[in-house]
Amino acid sequence: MPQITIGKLSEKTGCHIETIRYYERIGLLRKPPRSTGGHRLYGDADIRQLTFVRRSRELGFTLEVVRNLLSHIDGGDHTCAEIKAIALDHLTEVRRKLAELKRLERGLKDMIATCEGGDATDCPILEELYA
Amino acid sequence: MPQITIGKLSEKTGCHIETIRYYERIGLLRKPPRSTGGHRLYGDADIRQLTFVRRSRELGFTLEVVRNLLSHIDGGDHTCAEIKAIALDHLTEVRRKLAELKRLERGLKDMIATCEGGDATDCPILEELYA
DNA sequence: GTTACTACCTGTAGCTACTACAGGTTCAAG
DNA sequence: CTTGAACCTGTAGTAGCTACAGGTAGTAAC
Repeated sequence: MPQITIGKLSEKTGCHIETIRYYERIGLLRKPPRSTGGHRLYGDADIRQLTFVRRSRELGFTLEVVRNLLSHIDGGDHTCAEIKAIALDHLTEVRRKLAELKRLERGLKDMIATCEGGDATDCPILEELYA
Repeated sequence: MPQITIGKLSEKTGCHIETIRYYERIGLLRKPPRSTGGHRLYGDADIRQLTFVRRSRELGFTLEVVRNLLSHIDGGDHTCAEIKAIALDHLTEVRRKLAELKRLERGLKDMIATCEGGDATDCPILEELYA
């Protein structure tokens, strides 16, 4: 069973070393065994778990939700339906943010359209921000 | 010249009292004069300035950019073109975030589509997160 | 004048998810 | 045996607030 150091784990998962230690501190990764000198030593299960965390983060899941997912998995008592529900909740949240951001984009675009640029000091953009 | 307390300013601008004090602390609002007892007293110019900050925040400008806008205005040396450029930069940033969020939404949607729910414990969503 | 109540005050700590040090130790190669 | 990279711990910083704790000011009624 091959053991790798934190640097290799970082390479393999694309996760910064500091982030790995952070995840350990907050309990998302187990405390790994150490070399005699105190260096962390990881195995395949750790690579797998960290990959899970990272992929989840890339999809925008919060660490709280990742923790929740992991505890479902660890418990072994999860069903597909439960996992799917968590993912759907998150999708809803992402769509809410999307809508908010689109609203914001429109607002900005409209505001900018009122301004022709140039050297004037009374700018319609500023007017609108003061309103 | 009417003077209002922080509570009234909060009502008029929709900004929490704590946030107003926070803005003062970081220098986005001037330190207002005080009553004999030490309560903050605001005038029309303060309402105007805080409204500006709040509207800018609603449009997603960072406090750093708001600070920048305010210093342009204070300096009196701003042109329409400069202000517009700042707004356009921000619009670009908003669009970048939109694209990112859309990418994320698609990823989630596709992942969720692979799962039929049900009572199984080997969930394709989890499989994908481990990959 | 006193009581009661709200509004205000300061200062500090907490939130998310990391990131960036400083100042030291261990490991591997030559 | 020495060098240099990789690792260690612990703490503080980032954005933009928010939430206390523990106290004071203002005001209205009695």
